[in-house]
Amino acid sequence: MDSLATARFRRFARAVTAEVGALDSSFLGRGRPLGAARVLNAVGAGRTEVGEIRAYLGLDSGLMSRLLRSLEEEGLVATAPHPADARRRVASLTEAGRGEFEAYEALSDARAVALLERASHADDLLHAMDRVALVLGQEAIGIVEADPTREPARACLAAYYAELATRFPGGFDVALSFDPEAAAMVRPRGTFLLAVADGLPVGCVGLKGDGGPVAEIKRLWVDPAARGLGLARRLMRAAEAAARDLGIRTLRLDTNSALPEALALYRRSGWVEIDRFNDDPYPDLFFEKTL
Amino acid sequence: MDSLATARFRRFARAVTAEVGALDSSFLGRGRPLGAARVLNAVGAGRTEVGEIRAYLGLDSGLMSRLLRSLEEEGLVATAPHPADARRRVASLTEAGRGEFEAYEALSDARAVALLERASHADDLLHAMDRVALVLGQEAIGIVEADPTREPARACLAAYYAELATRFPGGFDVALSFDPEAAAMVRPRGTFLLAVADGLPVGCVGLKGDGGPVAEIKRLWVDPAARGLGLARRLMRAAEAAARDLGIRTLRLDTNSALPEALALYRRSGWVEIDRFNDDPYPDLFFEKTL
DNA sequence: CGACATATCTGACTAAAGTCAGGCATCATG
DNA sequence: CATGATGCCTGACTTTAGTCAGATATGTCG
Repeated sequence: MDSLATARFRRFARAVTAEVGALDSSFLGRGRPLGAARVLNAVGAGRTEVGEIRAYLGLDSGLMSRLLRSLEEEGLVATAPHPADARRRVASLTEAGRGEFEAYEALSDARAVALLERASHADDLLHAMDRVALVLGQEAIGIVEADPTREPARACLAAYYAELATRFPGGFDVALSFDPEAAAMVRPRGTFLLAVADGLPVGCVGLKGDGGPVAEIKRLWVDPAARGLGLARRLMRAAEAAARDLGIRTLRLDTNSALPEALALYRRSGWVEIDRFNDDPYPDLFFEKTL
Repeated sequence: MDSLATARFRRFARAVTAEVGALDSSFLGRGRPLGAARVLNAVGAGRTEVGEIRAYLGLDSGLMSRLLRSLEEEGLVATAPHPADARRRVASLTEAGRGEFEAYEALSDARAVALLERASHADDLLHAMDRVALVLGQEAIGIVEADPTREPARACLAAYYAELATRFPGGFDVALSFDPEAAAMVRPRGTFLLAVADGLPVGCVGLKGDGGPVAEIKRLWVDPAARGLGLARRLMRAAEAAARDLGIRTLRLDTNSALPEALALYRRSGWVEIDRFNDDPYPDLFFEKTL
């Protein structure tokens, strides 16, 4: 680790500290101390259990309790015993609390918009920010099932098709490809998995089944900002686990030699090349794996 | 500005806030409150005037005064009236203060190293961090004269040669090129300019003269993380201003068609193509501009 | 049931940060 | 050289954050 790298990191930290600090101070404009605002926002973001919020914000239990009391006195949150364990308490926003929470959200959004508008190359900047956020928070990337016909998944699929269009020599048109019907990628026939980082999708994979013992892996894609973190491998492993769970014994997939990273991954993880098994015009390589 | 962009920005802010907070709390390990540590570090970083530090840290004048007093009582800083205006005061580190400052620097460096070591793709991450820092802090990029034979400039030149080696179809070897002697890029014959962001060089340009009315622009380079911010144009403008200052009337440069961004810049800013004026094997295009 | 663990709350405290009014020396200017 | 502005300082204060030692209620397990 050379001193240039630390100097570069510290330049980054300085540049970003100013922005982060500005966000904090914009939170003070609503007449309550930062601590209370942070608790309110944690509740609004869906952290309901008091202990969970305490751990997330790193607060002492006494302080936490007082902050909750002050929010209750303001009429912004209500607390109730946890239904399954009356020692614990759960907090929730009241009507007024939801309004305050949304005001804080609007402040955050406004800051984001202001910053991105003053930056000359916003999409490029965002890509760099994605990269930083994903590498720093890579342990926080989770894999969840999702409906392939609905929003977070559709954005991933659109990004996947767009990337194929740039990488295949002759472009790519979904309409010409064998687009699997959605039901084939929904339980019980198959599944569709999303990699999610802090609420935003960063990768996907589909498992397309027909109820029998053979299924196909489809639409494996990872956001460019999240590449190199082993996410494709995690998605594939999760898809294989789901396949086993559905009683599938053999997996197949088709791919294209224009996607060398994917090929390397398949070859590394136990897939063997087989003969063409469909008439889709795009793929030129076919693989199989026995579970 | 769509909501996806703000969500991505906010994911970035969350990921980075944790790191920044960790740095702050590591600063608490030296037995003095954060406020005092921040003042000490500001003085160590070269901000000597009390008012300047106050503005930089956003402190009330009373608070600032007290923090300075506490550092004086610890024997870490000394203050004296400003030589030109006895109302103002300047602070400086004592011997002990320099030691403490270096201890804080060591803490910062250690955090940087720890973070970069735990990141899987450190150089890629650093590039993204550079991009974020440079776009966010672009107004803070300054242009200064530098000795082309000494360190910050040499790093730029090395990066420039390395880039040419990857971009020229047949590679690039400085030894085969006409490497201008250093004295030709130092006043009074010429000059060498660096673009500096927060202490680190991010671009350069040389003005090579022989004392006569004709000089050459050489070694125009901008760090990839700083491209698109108009820095090349600023460097060229500064070099032209320096040339005028040195009594130069005509500027020339040689370049290569493998560098289309540079060509576009020259054509946009009043340069006209001329015939080959040297035997350097690398350039294939030649330009001139009358000042 | 008793013993112990867990989750939150309350009261009493300290430290740090921040605010405000006024004081004092110094400077610029007519 | 009087006048007002400037830069820093001091004293008196408030707010916020954070700590710690119990108190209270509930849960777990033998």
